[in-house]
Amino acid sequence: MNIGAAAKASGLPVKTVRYYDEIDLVSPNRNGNGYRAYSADDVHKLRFLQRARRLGFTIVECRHLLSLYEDKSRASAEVRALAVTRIAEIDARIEELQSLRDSLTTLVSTCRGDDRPDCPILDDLAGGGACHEGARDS
Amino acid sequence: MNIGAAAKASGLPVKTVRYYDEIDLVSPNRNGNGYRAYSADDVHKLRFLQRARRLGFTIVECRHLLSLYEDKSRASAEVRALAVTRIAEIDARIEELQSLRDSLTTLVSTCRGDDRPDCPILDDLAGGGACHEGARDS
DNA sequence: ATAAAGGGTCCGGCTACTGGAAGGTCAAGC
DNA sequence: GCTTGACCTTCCAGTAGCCGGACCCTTTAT
Repeated sequence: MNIGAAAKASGLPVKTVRYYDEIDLVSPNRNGNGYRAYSADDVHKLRFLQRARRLGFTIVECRHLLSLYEDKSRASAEVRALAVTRIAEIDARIEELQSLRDSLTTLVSTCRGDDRPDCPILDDLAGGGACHEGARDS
Repeated sequence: MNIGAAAKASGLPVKTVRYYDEIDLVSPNRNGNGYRAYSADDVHKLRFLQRARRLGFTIVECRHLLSLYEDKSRASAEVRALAVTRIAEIDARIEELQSLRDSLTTLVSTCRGDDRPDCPILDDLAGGGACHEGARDS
């Protein structure tokens, strides 16, 4: 199976599949002409990677998951731990974004948004609003 | 004011301040010895950037905000529009993360997470779980 | 005089790819 | 046999926003 077909079967772009070979994530054999020859197992791994990436796992985590997947005797606890960690990271990121959103929303609500030049958003960015910190050097 | 002091006053790392010079975001004059000489206005801009970046504006947006800030006659509507766009982006990102979180949570809840090898998380990644999509090529 | 602290440039690396150029290979059609 | 076009190869550069480090110079304090 050439790279084009493998890409199609796994739902990944050709460039990405080639990249995964380059970083030794899925490295197929080569044909006589130098073409990558993807086995059914390779394609299976690519599909695995596509799903894991879509779930937000990093490449490093994917590598880990893949090795866990290959290791038929590993404990499911290890995989679960990885997933739980991911969830915690996602939660943290969501909270961070919520906080950003709140700040921006507050700013926007104070800005008339008309054609006049005074804008509380810029004022806040410039001065930091309530907290006016020092730096009184000239 | 040398770069170190400017960095401290703006709350940015020295490397970042130098980078902002490199990309012509805040480019101070130079002293006779080649050192960057930050004016009060430069530092003001750096602080502006620090806040805007913390709010998640990209460098391109920051450049835009900065030029709006410098332009005393611009309409506040333009700034407001930028902020509103940012909020929409944040909302989209939050939703995306929520959906990821949901998927992972579902997977984790089905996994015992003990020392036995069978793991629904990996099974799902491998096979796609409920939705078994085609790719019936051998 | 010397040593530490702080400046300067330049290069490489990080994530996870993506786009493009230059060239080899293969199957089909004429 | 020859051409065309799709497909494959490698390599290089770029994306965002810096960070770390090498190597060298200047300033300041002792």
